[in-house]
Amino acid sequence: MENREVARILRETSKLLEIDGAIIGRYRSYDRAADLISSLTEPIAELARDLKKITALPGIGVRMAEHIREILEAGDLSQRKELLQKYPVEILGLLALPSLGPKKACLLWEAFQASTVAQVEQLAREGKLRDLPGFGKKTEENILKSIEVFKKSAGRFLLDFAEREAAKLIEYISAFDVTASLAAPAALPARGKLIQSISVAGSLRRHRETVGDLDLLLTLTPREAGGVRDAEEIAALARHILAYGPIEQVLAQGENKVSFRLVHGLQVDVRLLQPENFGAALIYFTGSKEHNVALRGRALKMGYTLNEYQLATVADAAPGEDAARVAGAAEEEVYAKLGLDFIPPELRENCGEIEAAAQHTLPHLIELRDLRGDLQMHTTATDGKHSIEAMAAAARALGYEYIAITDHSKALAFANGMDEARTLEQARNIRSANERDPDIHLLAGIEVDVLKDGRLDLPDDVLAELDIVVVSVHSFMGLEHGAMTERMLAAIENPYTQIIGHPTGRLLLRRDAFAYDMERILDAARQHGVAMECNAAPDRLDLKDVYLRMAKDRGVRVVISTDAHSTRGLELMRYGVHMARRGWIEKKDVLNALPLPEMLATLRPRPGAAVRPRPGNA
DNA sequence: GCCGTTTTCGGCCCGACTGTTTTCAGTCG
Repeated sequence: MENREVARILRETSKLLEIDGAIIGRYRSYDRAADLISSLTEPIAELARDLKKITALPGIGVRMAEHIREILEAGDLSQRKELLQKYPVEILGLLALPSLGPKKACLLWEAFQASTVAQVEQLAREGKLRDLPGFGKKTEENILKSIEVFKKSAGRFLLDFAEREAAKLIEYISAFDVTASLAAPAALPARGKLIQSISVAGSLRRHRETVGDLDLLLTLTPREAGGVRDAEEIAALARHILAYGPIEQVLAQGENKVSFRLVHGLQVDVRLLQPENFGAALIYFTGSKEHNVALRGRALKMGYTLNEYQLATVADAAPGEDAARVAGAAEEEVYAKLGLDFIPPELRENCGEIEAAAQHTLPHLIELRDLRGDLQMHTTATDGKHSIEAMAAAARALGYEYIAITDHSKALAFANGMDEARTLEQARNIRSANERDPDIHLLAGIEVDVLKDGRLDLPDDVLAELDIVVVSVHSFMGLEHGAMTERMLAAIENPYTQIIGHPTGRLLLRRDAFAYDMERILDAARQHGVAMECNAAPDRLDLKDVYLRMAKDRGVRVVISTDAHSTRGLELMRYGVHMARRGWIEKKDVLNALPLPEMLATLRPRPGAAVRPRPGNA
């Protein structure tokens, strides 16, 4: 079992214990164990074999070790199962609603046997919540509001989650062995693999920040030239797919398609295709719908018709006949026949990409390998899990030339934010680590909080001592539009501000972006030479695509950073790149695609902060 | 459930905010 899965079970147990009224430390120990396990780089299953090794981990005692072993052996924790006798599993979903925590969820269950969002919504609308102890009119309103947000995102899943689910499913389907699956293998002639290719389509291929369902396209190897597959073989494949363990419900099952819903709620459509139709089908199922409509319109104007099987001439009476067929096996071929350059999936939103492809002016999109550094991350100095040295080593392994260590400032008390003295001490620690590690350049930075009035959380003389200053909002997120705009403008105008971290504060599927005037903010950023971050954390992806494009159009520089809180977090950079690509961002737009000296020279110059040349390097 | 110059019990990252109260519980990050 993967570490992630073990951590999930521990985390759910913790939540259930909290709902059940367990004392603070008891459930927290499960949470701490979950945190620890998800940050481990080696499999917990290995460590758990040796009791000494596993109990040597901080926060894991003998009893927790037993729990972990139970999860690894039985796939679940008896304690969790017992709690689920008492509370329905849906109650965990209630906790996802902002303003609803374990205590209130428990109260809702005890008073009304309510455990689903729909039930709670009904009760709130009927005005039945306001009389519960600790609730009131305002709480009722807040719950309704957060349910609105929840509904908007219901049925959608984070990109990284969908990617992992797709990878697991593809691995499972690929393992299909047609010979072994059939009743009388001896009767079949020897053959190669049945499945030629499995491709991801849909919004996952377009790398949208959230994904509604999973579209997989399967092509089968031609049996012989012009030959058709046995129905029996196809049926065996369909049976194999539908035997996938995590399937909760089969929705549809036909000759060309099977649909099902996984236990997490993610719907999957798997389509079987003839290889000659693959390109047309990939375009069709990758979408977006708007892109497809525009493409089909263009095809019609050119005397073609485009569907999920082929691009064909309109004049032909019998669709599918060879004479009519113009293209269909490969996407490139279809686009070319339509007079278009190949359009990367990320751009297929009908936002000008078809026109650009016709004029050969598509952007040359940024790629992961273009990035030379990561400019936001945290360490054990505040709320990160690993040391400066560990983060540096992990970044070096990823091939980076430089990184900025940017821990929190004191306003973020819960994250152990640093005051003036600790900030300076941390900068010294970063610089001394830098001197010991000649293979990567460490920049002494900070992620300094923006206070309610737009001032920064640390004084100028401290910020002047640092190499790089990232500025972020973590509090008073509900300010109204005007006040938030002024606050952001004030932050940008501060001469020490160089990068705005996760600029809109959104948490995908959980919290909306701050309300402010993005155009004014971007104009100010441009004027003051402040760069905007595209935060690669899969639940942030902030700035989002349309704002990135707005930034680019205004000549505002972009930084793509992971905001990693562990060494593993550094590996999530690709999600930021996905979002940047959706925002038409090119290598030349991205600060951390520059070599160190150029990057430093392009950062906004700060008063009193001389660029510190690194001893013996750069 | 873990852990220890706070040490074998009694705390548990911690401060602010919100909405509920009339001094505080619950939630958040």
